[in-house]
Amino acid sequence: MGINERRKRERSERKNAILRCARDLVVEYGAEKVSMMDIAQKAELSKATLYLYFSSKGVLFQEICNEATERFIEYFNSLVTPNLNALELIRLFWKAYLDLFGRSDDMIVIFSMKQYMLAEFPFFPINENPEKAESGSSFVIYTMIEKLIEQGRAEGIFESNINPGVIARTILFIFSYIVENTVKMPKSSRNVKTMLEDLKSLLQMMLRGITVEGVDRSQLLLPDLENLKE
Amino acid sequence: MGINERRKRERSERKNAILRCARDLVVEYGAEKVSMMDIAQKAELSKATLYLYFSSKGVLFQEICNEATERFIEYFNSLVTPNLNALELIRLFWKAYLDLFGRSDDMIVIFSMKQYMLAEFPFFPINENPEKAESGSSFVIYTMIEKLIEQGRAEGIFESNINPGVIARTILFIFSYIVENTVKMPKSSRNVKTMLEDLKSLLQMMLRGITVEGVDRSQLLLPDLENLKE
Amino acid sequence: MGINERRKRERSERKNAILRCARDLVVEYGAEKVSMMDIAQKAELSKATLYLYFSSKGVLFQEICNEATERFIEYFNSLVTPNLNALELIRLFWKAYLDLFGRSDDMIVIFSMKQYMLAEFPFFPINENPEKAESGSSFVIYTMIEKLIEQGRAEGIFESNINPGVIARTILFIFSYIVENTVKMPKSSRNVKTMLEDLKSLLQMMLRGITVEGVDRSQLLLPDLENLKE
Amino acid sequence: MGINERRKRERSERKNAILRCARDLVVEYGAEKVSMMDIAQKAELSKATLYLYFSSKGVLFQEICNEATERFIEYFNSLVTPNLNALELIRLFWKAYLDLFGRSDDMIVIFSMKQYMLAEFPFFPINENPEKAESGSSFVIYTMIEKLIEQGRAEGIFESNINPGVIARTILFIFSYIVENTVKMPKSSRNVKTMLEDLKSLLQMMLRGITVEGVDRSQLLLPDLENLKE
DNA sequence: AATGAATGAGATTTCATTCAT
DNA sequence: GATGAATGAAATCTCATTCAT
Repeated sequence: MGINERRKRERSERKNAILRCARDLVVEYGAEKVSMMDIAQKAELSKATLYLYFSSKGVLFQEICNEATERFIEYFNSLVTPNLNALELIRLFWKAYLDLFGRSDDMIVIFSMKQYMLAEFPFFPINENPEKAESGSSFVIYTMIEKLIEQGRAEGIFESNINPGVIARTILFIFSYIVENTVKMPKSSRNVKTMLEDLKSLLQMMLRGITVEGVDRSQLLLPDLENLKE
Repeated sequence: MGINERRKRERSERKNAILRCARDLVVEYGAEKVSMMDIAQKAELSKATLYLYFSSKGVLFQEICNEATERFIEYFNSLVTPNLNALELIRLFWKAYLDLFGRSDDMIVIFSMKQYMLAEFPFFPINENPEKAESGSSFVIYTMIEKLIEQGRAEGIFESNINPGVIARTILFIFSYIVENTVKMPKSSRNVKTMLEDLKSLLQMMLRGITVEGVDRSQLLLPDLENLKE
Repeated sequence: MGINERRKRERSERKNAILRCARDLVVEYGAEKVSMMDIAQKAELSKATLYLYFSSKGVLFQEICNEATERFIEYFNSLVTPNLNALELIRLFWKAYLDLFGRSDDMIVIFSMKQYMLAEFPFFPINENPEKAESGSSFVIYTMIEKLIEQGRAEGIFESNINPGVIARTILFIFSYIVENTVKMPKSSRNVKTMLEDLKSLLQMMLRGITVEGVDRSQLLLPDLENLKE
Repeated sequence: MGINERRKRERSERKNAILRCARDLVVEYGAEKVSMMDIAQKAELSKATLYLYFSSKGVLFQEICNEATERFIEYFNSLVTPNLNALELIRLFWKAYLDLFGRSDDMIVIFSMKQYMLAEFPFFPINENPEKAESGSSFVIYTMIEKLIEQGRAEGIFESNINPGVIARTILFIFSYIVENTVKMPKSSRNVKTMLEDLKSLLQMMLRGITVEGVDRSQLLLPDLENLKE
């Protein structure tokens, strides 16, 4: 049994090592440019070995997404305390993002891969086609955002006629595209800080767009980006 | 002379036929899944023949984009009259979109291909990398939107601290993503109308988000979608 | 009948025009890089038209060779007077070469194409396989040189144990290779004069090599290259 | 460790098997007619497999050349002893050639491929364009011959006004052309022995042509061809 | 007579995936 | 469990040649 435990642990460790290598490559070159061979080389394994841990390239990439997503969700949940209102939660959401991904290129991964994966696993449902989307934990983020917006609407701070699903999608859109455009650039000329400033100002605009008139707009400001590595 | 005319016309027609086939395939399967062979088969031509009309796959795809983009720009310009203010122009923009692409899958094309092309011709510049983007007429749309936002800012209807470039990008983001997600679905289960409703409500939200307080929000509403084919 | 004459003449003129274009291209880019399309474009004709005059690319190239070769043979024969001995004839041969090809890139053609053609029409026979070689007038040059050497052997100036065929081949070898190597260079950096100096010194060496001992070596010198364009 | 050794050996063997197949095809059909597909078929492998061993067709062909060339150089060097004069070395050169290539079609390879490769890797420099030529070991042979001629000139046996580079080129010319012409024939009607006799007599003639008067011509004779397979 | 259009056959190369050891 | 080797299927592109008008 001790042996079995160790085996399991070792297997899991190696799997993570592979995921890490793959993710680094995706961050550097963009999802569609990364081949199984590239990953194998970086992981110092054979291509065949990759297939012992992931039944296909699609699954491997899927797991990269999931890993990052789960890490985010876990961290965000750890920050949440009871009885926070929607705006407070949204500020926490942004803070979690900055804390976790903002300081590194990691932030790129989830969204960079989405496009690649989308064919088989759409990020979230459009037009009531929700079945497929639920595979993959990225759907969880979608749902989480949707819930936040719903809560705000219930609290009367967001307009009553908005569609939380649509808003959630848009927010993910924005994240995705900023990231994707960043990935297109050579790693050297990327500027994480600018990217984050863009993100922030767009999120703030979204918030203003769905907030009822009369709310003090200063409440809709998101935390600053201080202390981020350049 | 009559002969030359006819030849020219026929050639142009065949070229368009190819473009149409290619576009249909892109609409149905997404740009990255479509090969020259697929296009040739659909057009009932040999692969070699395609190269008589387009010097490479990239050029063919470029032309698909440009054609749709140019059609849109032309039509939009035909609607514009002097002395319109920013909000009026934006409503016209939306109307042009509906009139032209809203009634068919055509709307999908421009943005569906963007991702494929992006590597070589980024849709628009992020982080001061503007040189490359200007190739391709898709850049024109970006500039057009940017100008609209600028005008609105100058007219005092949009907040003074917004960055028109960022807003323009976001609007294109939104268009793109909705389209891309639609392309991922099997053609049968797509619902153009829902997609357009999404687009509309997002654009309205954007507008509210960048509009100064005090403006009557009813001014920010976009035209309805009546009369669209399902 | 007058009409028929004119037709024939016109046809012949056009044929020559095509040949001239093809030859120019071969001179500039080397035989294997020139396609039927290139020739058609240069001749301002359609590819299809080329096939009205030449049944295949091979035949067209063949005729380029023949044309240049025949021109040379004709000119050489016009210089010859009765009762010349072998060495005098060889000096005339060299002079004819200089006069005709030495002043222009034309010299490149015959041999540049040989390699390309060789597959189907070997330049000259090696190992008693003479049938094929006789097609194409390039064989005539081979025979001509062979005869010169034979004559010299009969006159007692060349060693009796040499094989005139082998010598003739070698001389053609040398011409060919110098030319081929020249064609590999970009046209700008070619130096016809150097090439000719090489040719000359190699021919002189060949002559010395097959001449019996005791003959005054100054007799074996070839005419100078004065007056050649750089 | 034994396993690794075996693997390496096997890999090397397979690589050689591919090279052998490719070389056989080149010998039989000429370099420009041989495609990767042909090689794959002959080697009973898939095209893709070839790319596991050679990163491109060019590299594969390069290696064929280099292998044969290196084998020759090595063997020649093994025959050389100190203090040989130029004529003795030249005789050794010829002997090495006979021993190594004379008995098989191998002799054909080096020169047959030259033409194919020439565009990218000219065999040797003409007109001061030496940079490119030095890539590839075939250049080594050129240099080797040049040195031999230089040495002979220094020893006073060759005329002082010859250009060793030009002579070296010519010798390679001769080798090449004889071989190339042989390749053009159907394998059945080739006659290696005749080809070698041609080569020999041409080399002897070259030697006589550059040797100063007064040297005993019997010294310039090359070893006989006895014991060669037909 | 001339040609625009079309094409079949083939070239090189890539890559996710399988399999024997 | 790990892997080197192998591959099928597909991608883009080229070119000599034919054919209908």
